[in-house]
Amino acid sequence: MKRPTIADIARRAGVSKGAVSYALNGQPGVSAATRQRIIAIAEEIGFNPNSAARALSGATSNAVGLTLCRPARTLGIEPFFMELISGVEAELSARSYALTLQVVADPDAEIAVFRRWWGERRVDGVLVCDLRVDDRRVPVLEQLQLPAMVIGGPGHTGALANLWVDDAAALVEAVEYLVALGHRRIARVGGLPGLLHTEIRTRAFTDLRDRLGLSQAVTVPSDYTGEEGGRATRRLLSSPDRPTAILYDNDVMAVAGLAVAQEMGLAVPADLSIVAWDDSALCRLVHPALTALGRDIPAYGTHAARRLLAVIAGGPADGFQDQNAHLTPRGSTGPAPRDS
Amino acid sequence: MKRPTIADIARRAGVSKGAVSYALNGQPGVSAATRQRIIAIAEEIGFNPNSAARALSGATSNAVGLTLCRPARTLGIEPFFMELISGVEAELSARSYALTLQVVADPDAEIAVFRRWWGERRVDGVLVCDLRVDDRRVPVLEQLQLPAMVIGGPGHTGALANLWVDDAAALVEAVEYLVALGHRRIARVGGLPGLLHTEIRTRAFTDLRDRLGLSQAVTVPSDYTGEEGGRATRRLLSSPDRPTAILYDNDVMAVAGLAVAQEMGLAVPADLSIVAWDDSALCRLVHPALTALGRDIPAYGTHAARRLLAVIAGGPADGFQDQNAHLTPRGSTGPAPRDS
DNA sequence: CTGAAAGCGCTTACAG
DNA sequence: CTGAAAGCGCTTACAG
Repeated sequence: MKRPTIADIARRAGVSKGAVSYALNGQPGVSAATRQRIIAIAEEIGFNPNSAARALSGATSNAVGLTLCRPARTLGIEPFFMELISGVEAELSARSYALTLQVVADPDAEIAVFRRWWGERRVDGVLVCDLRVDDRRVPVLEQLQLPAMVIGGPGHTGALANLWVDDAAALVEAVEYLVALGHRRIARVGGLPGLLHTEIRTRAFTDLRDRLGLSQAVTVPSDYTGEEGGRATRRLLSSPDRPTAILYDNDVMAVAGLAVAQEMGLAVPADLSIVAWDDSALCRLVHPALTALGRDIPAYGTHAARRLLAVIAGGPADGFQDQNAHLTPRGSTGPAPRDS
Repeated sequence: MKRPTIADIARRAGVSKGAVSYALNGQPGVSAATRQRIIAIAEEIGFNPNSAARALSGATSNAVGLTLCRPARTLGIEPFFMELISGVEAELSARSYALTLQVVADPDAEIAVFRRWWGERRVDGVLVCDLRVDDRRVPVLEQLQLPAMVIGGPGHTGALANLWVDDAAALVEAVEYLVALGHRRIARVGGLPGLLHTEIRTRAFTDLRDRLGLSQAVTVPSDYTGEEGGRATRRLLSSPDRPTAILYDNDVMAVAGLAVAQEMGLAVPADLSIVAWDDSALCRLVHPALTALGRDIPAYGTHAARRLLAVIAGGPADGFQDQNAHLTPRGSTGPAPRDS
């Protein structure tokens, strides 16, 4: 099939190509009647502007880039990213933007992708996930002046716009709930060290431990995978002073932790309480369902996309705080065991 | 920062823009020495060809489209798609192709996206997931002559290329294993009705029931979500002649089924054996780990992407059979209970 | 309000 | 082997 162009429309409407462009883009320069006629013809023949031609003259690609830096198997099981992408998509498609996705092996590859996208003019801006402490991607994006929206913070985002949530507050909410249930030996299985939000949570956990005098509150670093989360749990539960409650930095590790407790013959929540961070469907899939710190991740993605489009449109690169996570108690948490 | 163009390279090399293009694209028409010099300069200044300009003259966008037709929450928890995408990505990025992703609400929206992408020349080809019986997307893609690779089949793919696996054979492998363990009352919680592979599996299950004389082998239709999978399980296990083994059409429903069994006080596998289809990390996350019909989904995506690129390059739109799923026995299956 | 024309940065026949 | 030029399909100043 031959694709229609503005030349076809111009011929049928008896006007110039320029007039067609003005009419279709809502620019002044054509009369209302002419505009109407042109739009009608465009709809009738199913016209869609060639995105390459548009990008080449307008210098805007109408695409946004997102890089994911996780191995295939891990990406699949972690609901966070797909939920985020769904939300991002909702906003982008409503504004006729495309999402260009690239899975990369490491931060260096990610920087290379940013440079290539910039050079190719492939995308108008990028979303940056998994912000690290002193993230090396930040200065590169600043230097390229590629519009960017960092999903993470606060801090370490340089001059880039960002969207963040107060993880420290959420952590306090979860731990204080466990303390209220009588738990004193509370452990945390943390996410990947080096990620900013992991560090923020670890810091908040340590501060809280000191404030509440929970001498044994310890963070075991992990990597978000079920394997590592299970292993960390096994180690924790094998200690003579085993914790009566464990807080996990994601849902995947919490589910793996539940399986380890069952494997070791411990009842949840009678012997061990479990709290997951990220309240995906995964938490309601298991028995008992997991108490979780949750928030609306698709909405977070939508918000981030909207802000990125604003930056692309020339708006200021501000920082915004999104809604905090809140605790949803379910069957995996209960009073601390008597003899503990 | 100013983006370098072939004009910049041409000036520095003292040649024409055409020569630069030939040199960089490996076309004949420049001497080896000139080519070397041009490539060196391009690397030195970090040149990347403007993708829009390239697409506009070459009529190829170097992007491939993928649509996902599932709600945000469901997409997040189903590992299949992210694993597929990872595999697709591996092949595409190795060949400098971008992946354009769009989440859609229904098949009509999906068709509209295909038409728009075609009109915009946004993508050179598309990957088609979730093939249905008499899929309405197929004739549209045929008519548009948009290169496509259907992930599914066999059959119902018209003149489009496709990649498929023999789900009937995999189903037979799983059910015969359960029968060998002594199970006679075997149920299946099926995927979304209307999807071709669901129908193929249902047909194979019915045929096998007749062949083996398993009078009570019944398929309960479901929708791949944990909620529905759990509900179907609850109904099955509440019947007086409850099954001693259940086969689930995906991993998510199988995990939900395990939780329901635990909730109802049934031991797995002593009272109930469970088999999952799709062997993601999810199956090893729970206790007991789930026996599963698995195959390498990232490799499947890689294969599909490679085939699509071959079609885009002008190759024939053939059908290919990929490696079948095979059963990995784990703790969720065992001998049928004595009193059954 | 409208038309003719330049230009975005490439690719690719077409001459030399 | 190399250069000059047309063309891809838009957008956007610039004249009328």
